[in-house]
Amino acid sequence: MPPQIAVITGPTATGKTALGILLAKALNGEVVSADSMQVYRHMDIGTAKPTPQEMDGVRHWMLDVVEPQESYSVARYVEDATSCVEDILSRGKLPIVVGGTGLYIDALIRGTAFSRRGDPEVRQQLAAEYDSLGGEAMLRRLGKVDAAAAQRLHPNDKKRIVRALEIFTTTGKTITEHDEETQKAPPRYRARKIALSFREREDLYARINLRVEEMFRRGLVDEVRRLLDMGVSPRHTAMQAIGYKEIVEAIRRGDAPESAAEAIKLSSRRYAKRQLSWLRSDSSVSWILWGNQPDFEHALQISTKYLEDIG
RNA sequence: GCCUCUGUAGCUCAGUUGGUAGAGCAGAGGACUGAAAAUCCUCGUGUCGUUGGUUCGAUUCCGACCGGAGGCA
Repeated sequence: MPPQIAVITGPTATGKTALGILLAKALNGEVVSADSMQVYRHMDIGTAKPTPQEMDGVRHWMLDVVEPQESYSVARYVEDATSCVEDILSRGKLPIVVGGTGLYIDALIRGTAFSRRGDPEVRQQLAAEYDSLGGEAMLRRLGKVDAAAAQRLHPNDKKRIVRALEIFTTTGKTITEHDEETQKAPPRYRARKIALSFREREDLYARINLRVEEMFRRGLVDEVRRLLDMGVSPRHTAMQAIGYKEIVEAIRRGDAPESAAEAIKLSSRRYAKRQLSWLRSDSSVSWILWGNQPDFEHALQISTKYLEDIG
């Protein structure tokens, strides 16, 4: 029987962090973050990383694991987070995975073997060919070896077409075969997933808007300036982060950094929408839906019960 | 008070030489297996300000009225 872990997820700004900490205290657990941007150091305000005070003595893992100039990815996350989970389990505590990056969470649970190393040069080469030959041609090429993948990919989906071809040229295996293999393997953990959101979309968006304002008050602009001074630039993965890229763009245009606020709210709303779309298709999640405001006491009660039930 | 312009999708606006209309943005839904806060796909009916008139037929032409902008006083 695979070991039991808890997962707290949901779209941005719904209170995952707070609930995770409350649960950790109630259930003798430790938090493993599952957030693709909180892994970067020096990016605290814009990623809504929990402060030491907020952590309230609960041990947190997978925060600040790399410099923002480094590039991180799911593959590394699975490796790194797995050892955290194993460590927590070995000490008889409950790992509580908390975060909004759905792919990271699922890959961690499943233990997706991303180990077959891609080759950056091959990838670059393929990307260049995509640009000159076009999506249709590349899709036809993919179709010769992997009809299923070519079937489900759209010609404009450069990223995935290139990756599928990269996998094939470097390993000789198609991406479809790879996917099937990982799907066949039993999950490494029995995960109880709890997702937080608001009953009404408007309330979620209002919450997001408020939080963006709050980030500016706490000094988001200075945080971005410090990153730029460190030499972090838009070519780094960390600079894909919402809240950062918009401010950098405003500065580049010569506008006031604060003018990026509306663009940040917009990006965040869309991000939340994509997160919802990801989670809704996952039948294994149990939802806790807030009214106008989060009610942590109530959420703690039902989620503790839910998690203990399984035991 | 008079003159000119203007009132079309949540917003900004196109358009119909009279046969009930379409873009961008916003918004919604979906996908997702080494960039995932990334990337990709799909979705546009609204009393065409109100009300009379002309007409087989008006959002389109004419009048009045109401709202907005500007000009002259």
